[in-house]
Amino acid sequence: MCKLHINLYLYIMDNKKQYTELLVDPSSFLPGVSIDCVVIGFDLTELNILLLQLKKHDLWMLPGGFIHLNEDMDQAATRILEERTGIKLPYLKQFHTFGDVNRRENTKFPGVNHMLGEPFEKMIAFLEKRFISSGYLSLVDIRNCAPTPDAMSDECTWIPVNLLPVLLYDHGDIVKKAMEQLRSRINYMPVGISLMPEKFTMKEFQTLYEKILNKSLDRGNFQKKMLKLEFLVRHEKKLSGGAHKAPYLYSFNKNRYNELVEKGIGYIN
Amino acid sequence: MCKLHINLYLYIMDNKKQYTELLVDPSSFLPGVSIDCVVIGFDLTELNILLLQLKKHDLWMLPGGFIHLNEDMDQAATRILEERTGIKLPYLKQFHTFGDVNRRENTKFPGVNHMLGEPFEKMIAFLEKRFISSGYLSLVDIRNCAPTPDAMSDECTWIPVNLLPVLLYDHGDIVKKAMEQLRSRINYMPVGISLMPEKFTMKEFQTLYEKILNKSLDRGNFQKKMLKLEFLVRHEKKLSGGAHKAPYLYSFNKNRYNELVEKGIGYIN
DNA sequence: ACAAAAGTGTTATCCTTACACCCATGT
DNA sequence: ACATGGGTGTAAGGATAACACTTTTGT
Repeated sequence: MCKLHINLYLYIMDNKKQYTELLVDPSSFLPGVSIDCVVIGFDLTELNILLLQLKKHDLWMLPGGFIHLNEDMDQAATRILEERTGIKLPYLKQFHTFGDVNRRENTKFPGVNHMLGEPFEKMIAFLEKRFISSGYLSLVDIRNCAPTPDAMSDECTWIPVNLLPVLLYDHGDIVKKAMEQLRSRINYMPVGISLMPEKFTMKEFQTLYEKILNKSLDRGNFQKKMLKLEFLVRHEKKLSGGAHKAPYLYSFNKNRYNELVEKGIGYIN
Repeated sequence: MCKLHINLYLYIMDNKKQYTELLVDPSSFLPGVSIDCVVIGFDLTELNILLLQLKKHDLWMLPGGFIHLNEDMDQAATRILEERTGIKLPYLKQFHTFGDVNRRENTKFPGVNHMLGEPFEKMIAFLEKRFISSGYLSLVDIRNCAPTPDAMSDECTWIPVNLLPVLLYDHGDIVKKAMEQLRSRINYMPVGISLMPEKFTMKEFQTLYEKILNKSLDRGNFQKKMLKLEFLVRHEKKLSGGAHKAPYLYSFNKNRYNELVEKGIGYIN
């Protein structure tokens, strides 16, 4: 069964962290429903996912939370994400709801049997019940992001997708499904505008696609295809990148780009 | 607010229908979570959706239900669908979870203020709470299907998608989202095997695609494309279809078809 | 001058599209 | 025989994939 609350308690007591957030009356939340966010960022080299860590137990999890009774589910996801990243209105879409009975038992907590103090009782009763969880996929510019741990964790950091640790519960499955979604719907998601910095080279843009699709693409064909779509604005050259021809910098024509994404920007092959 | 229970009560009392199902102890269900199924069938002419009707109020709704505490969400959807159609293991996939606060207020019930009898109290308390609902899309062979009304409704019938009545709550939105999903992911869904009868003509198969994509396709090109994929088995000709050349009948090579669907059968343009 | 990587060009091949043509069938 | 719709063919245009060529940079 769920031993999250036990670790919470131990953690809080050990670290004397403010824990008022955890004393929130859970009756203001929809019972049995949570939200987990797969937040993806790109550092021009690798795709990264935002994870929370309970250091004491070397336990990693996705940022998530609950839905207030007077709050739409999408609003809740936006709120939760803003709390963890400081970013308002990023690309954020629900991609799947996870409802297996045993979804919390894939990865067990390093359980310590301890009874909890009285002030937590309501929260415990709330957390102990079966939960289904809606997964939300978000694409954010890693450079605009201020990762902030929540009341339950002491780290909030970017981890490369190919170096993911074992995650809490079924969070590994949730990430996997999110990545599949990203791959198969890349043409219909604003991956460029959401994940790239203001200005970038064509190489960097191509690397983004290669990391998402998990295969290498032909340099010349990628360049020609993207340029022909006419959503890129060419700027001055970027000098001193090495002993070779300097690449141009590009930015997005946002109107044109968003139009195209609606219809699907072709780069699945 | 939700007045479903009131209508239920009136309906049951009026019709003296068996209502033991409604006295089920709702504490065996996950609270606040429901399932709604968009079941699609094809009669070789039109796409149809399976709907339930409360005749007395001329009120239509999607088949749906709740999730038992010891049941995976996908299992629940399968069970619910089997109860309404008699079909086991059809194509059935969750496509979106609807979680707006006001999702039940789009279409109001024709509300009658009435107090309910004691035996229903628990069910009422259960139903009155806010619900989120997971939408499942199912593709079934309309000829293998035995539509069966549930305890709350007195009709369960196929309605053509282009003649849908106003639906309960946000069920209209749910259908819309399902149809969008069907259209945009047609290449990755086994629409052929799931929706066509054992044997069919190329014209009928093309009509299926035209109804899903909502546009007409070139006859010759459709035929060549599908034949080149080599998942169709050609049989004897179908005679006496009219004063013209008799069309061949086809069936699916199921292994080959399912392989291709995994990778995506191309017919989005 | 040279290596390295960027930008562009070339070619063969395939796919798509729009139509045309001939064929089989029941009246 | 003939109208009707089925099966197949064709040709233009576009997209894709693989690779070659040229240009620009810092050392």
